[in-house]
Amino acid sequence: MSDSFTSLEQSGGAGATAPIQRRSLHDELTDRLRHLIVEGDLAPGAKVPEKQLCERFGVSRTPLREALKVLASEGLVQLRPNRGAVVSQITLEDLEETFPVMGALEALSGELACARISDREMAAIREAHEAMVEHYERGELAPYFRRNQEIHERILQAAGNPTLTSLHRGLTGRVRRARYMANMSADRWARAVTEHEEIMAALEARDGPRLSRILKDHLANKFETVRAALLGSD
Amino acid sequence: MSDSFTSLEQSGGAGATAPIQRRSLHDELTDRLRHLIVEGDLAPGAKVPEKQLCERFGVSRTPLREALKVLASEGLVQLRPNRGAVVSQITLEDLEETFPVMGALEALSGELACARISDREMAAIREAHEAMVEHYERGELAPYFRRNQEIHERILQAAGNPTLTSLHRGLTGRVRRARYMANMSADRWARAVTEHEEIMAALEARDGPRLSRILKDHLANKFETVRAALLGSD
DNA sequence: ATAATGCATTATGAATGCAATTTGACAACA
DNA sequence: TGTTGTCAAATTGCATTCATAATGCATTAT
Repeated sequence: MSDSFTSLEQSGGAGATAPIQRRSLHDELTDRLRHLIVEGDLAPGAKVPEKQLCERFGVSRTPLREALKVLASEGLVQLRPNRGAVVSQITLEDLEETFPVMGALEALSGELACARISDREMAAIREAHEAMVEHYERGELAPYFRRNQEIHERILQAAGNPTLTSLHRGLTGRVRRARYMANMSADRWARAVTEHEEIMAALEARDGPRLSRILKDHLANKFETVRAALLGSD
Repeated sequence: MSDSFTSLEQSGGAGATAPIQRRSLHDELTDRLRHLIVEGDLAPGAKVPEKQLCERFGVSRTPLREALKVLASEGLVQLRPNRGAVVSQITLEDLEETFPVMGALEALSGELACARISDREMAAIREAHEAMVEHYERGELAPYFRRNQEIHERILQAAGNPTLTSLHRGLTGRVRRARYMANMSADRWARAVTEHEEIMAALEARDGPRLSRILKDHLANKFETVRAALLGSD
């Protein structure tokens, strides 16, 4: 029932014996709510009535409100004084300012990853890449997206910079719904796969600057895809 | 009495009429606590006893705890389950991972700023720059730092990307104390000023890529300064 | 004398209660 | 018919209370 694993591995290097720490309620709630929002189970723009959610999760308002404060600081909800919380609605302007930032972060991740990546990590990425290409060839969009995301997460991981990972994850959460609605055209999809081939090549060549550039451009293209989808559906 | 203005202008592009919203207690508290931590009034590593702070601010534990949750999500405090909160202690490793990220963000800010900066903003930055140089020539460290920070904030502002500004501000808060303790050597200081001359030149030439590179290097040098200070004082 | 155990005190996590604000409906009026 | 004013219901913000875990100290056993 615990599907709260958002990262690949979070091996904190804990000691030999299990630390046994039960998570506090507000922490658990924060993750659950974040999941609901990021996965789109709570519609953007929807009000978030405390009472209703309390009943849904079987907790009192206190931990729920604490969780909402945190989500607000992450930009996933907006807190209007005395008027409750609403799920943040992602606008085209939001995307326009978010993507360059993600691009910069991914570019940095590429640079760092090239410098520090291990053979193990490289192998895992190569594997994910090939699985992704297979999904592409079979036209399986959802699994393709999952692998795609896995690759970018693994590159982040390989960069070995938790701060970077954390910021990137936050931005990813904000735009994820928009990314799902991006029903790519055939040629955009092909282009994305080509870019991923280049990503692999640069990564395996440990060419940081080049990978950096590719990732930045890759993000820019992704943005164009999402923008087109947004404009088309509205 | 409201010294809660941390940004230069936060013109969110809100409508014509002021929204007039009284701030909620937890929001006010969050800012106050953040201020206490960022400015070093709460020592790094110190426990943050809820009761004591409640008395200090004259509020109950509920809004205070909500504020602590937010600060924890910003990385300023650490919440240990059932054991209270402690002010996050910045380590050399933290700095080592934070500075590259700040470098990437500042680099992006330079790129964007060159593309969008207005003459007014440019003039304000030029003014701040010259004031900063004067402080340098007089050996006035604190005012120099203030102007320095102002310049970087204004470049961020000119970039016109609130998401970028927000992320950068968060990181700045984490490392600010470390930056203050950086008692620069004379030659490092001179070098920093030289870099700022280059920053101005690139900015006034609207040379985004060049400004980007300079800002990134500038941050890297700043990190070296801070690292030296940390190693020296420990 | 030192270490371990049990109890009292304190602090934290979460739930409940109360005051204040907002929201929606409905009536009075222009 | 459209606008404004009033009031009740619902919702939110904060304080308070209750439950549970952690901490400090005295006692006891080794």
